[in-house]
Amino acid sequence: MQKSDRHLSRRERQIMDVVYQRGRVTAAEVLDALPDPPGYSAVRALLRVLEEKGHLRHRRDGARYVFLPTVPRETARRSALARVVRTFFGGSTEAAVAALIDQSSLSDTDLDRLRDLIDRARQEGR
Amino acid sequence: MQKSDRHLSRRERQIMDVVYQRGRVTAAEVLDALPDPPGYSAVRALLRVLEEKGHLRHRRDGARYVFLPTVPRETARRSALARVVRTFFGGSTEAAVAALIDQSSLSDTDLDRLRDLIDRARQEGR
DNA sequence: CCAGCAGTGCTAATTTTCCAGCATGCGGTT
DNA sequence: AACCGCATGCTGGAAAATTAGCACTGCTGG
Repeated sequence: MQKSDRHLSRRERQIMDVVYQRGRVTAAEVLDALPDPPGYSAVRALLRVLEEKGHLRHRRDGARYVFLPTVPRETARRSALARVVRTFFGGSTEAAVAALIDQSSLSDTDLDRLRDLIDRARQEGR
Repeated sequence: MQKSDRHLSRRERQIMDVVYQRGRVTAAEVLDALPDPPGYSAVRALLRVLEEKGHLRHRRDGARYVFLPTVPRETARRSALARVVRTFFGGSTEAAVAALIDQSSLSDTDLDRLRDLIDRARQEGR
């Protein structure tokens, strides 16, 4: 699974990013979400390839296709986070969390919620 | 800058991952850290390309080169996190932190430290 | 000093990626 | 039912990526 991730080409990765950002996409949506957008046919070709490789599946919606990821967003999230933690934080989740909190401007209520979350994690942990 | 990130090819990305994981690398190190490793010359060629594109620079160390990222780890971290948050968490840092805490087994002391961190963020925030 | 190993620069060719154009099919609207 | 618009499938080929091979240079130990 993650092996095929590594195998994604530049465009394929860009497209998968769009897919996970939106949840589901049509060819047209991908087209205008793409940086340095190619032609319409190019996008469709890529989508087909991604489907062949097993990263996407599609449903019919009227005349057009709507593409969905085969790997659920939830799972992809985990891998993505794990990868970042491993690559940039030497595997330390704590450091990653710290960086996240540090670099983002969270409101007090957000911070409160996080605190609750941590408290709950402590509870469950023991 | 982040635009050139998007332009990284598959191998180039793999190599940059290794670079950021290790901090600094030699061609040999990259070679055995790489999945589906190519030949030695291929690695050196890629390293040279990455240097031309401005992602790496090198120092001489005895007979061999040691490659370093031009963009400091710290900065790359931020972009990487920001990208994940945007792509998989709809831009919600809070959700990302929650997922991180949730999916990793942090010790009580780790959680305590995070709590402190949050408290400090609150202080500074106001 | 000089042989041998290790590392580098470069080139050329294979492989993969990437894309546009054309032919076709579905759907709804009159 | 016939037309029009939009979406798809596919094919051919340009462009980029990826790789191996070869020639050269710098260290290092005997």
